[in-house]
Amino acid sequence: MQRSMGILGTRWKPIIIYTLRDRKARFGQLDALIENISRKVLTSSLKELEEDGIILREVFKELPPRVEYTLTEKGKALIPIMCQLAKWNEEYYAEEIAL
Amino acid sequence: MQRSMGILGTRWKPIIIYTLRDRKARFGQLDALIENISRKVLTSSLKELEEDGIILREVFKELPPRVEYTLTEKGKALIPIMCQLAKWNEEYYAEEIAL
DNA sequence: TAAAGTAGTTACCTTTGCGTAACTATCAAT
DNA sequence: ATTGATAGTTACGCAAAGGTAACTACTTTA
Repeated sequence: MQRSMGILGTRWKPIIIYTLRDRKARFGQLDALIENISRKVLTSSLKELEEDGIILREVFKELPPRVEYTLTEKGKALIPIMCQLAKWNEEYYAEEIAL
Repeated sequence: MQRSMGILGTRWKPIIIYTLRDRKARFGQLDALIENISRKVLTSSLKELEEDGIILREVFKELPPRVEYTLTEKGKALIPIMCQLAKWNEEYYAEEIAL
């Protein structure tokens, strides 16, 4: 568990993984899809997630350049977990505003 | 998802929740069960988790004083998620050391 | 030659997370 | 009066996480 949290225990990384659950995405797309994230944090988070074998970074030598990010198998294995987390939040947030 | 991560997106909070998955525990027990955590972080994490409605803090007016921490319903709903996370880690860590 | 698009990087700064060590409070038992 | 047990708190500081704004590099198109 401590190892998991060493990899995922930040505010943004799980959100990045969740965003990639059903699509590949380019840097600019991630920047647009994830509200409030800064390009700097996005850059460093993507780099670390790649180092940890969770996402794959593919560079296409085109013009203008294109870089696509996708989940690896290890990363895809996290999708159900992230979805449950999103569901958990919806459930209990709905409960709170109902009070 | 951003709200979830605002609550859980740290290195230690998920570990605390995971530790409480099958037992109530006292402050000193948590301190002993969770390796490497400092009392200070434990204190502040417990306080924040209580504010977010994930754990319950019960004070027993005994001598010496006793304080027990348990998961609320909202917190218990996270147990399967935490267990999956632990499982995810074991799976892929086993894979890595096999290489 | 200048704009426009993609994918970042860099510098600088603030906030948060986390650690260590020492200290507090309460009461009982010795 | 000192020790022991529980459950913290406080002071101090470092490092990591995160934010903003400006800048780079490359090449096509106008």
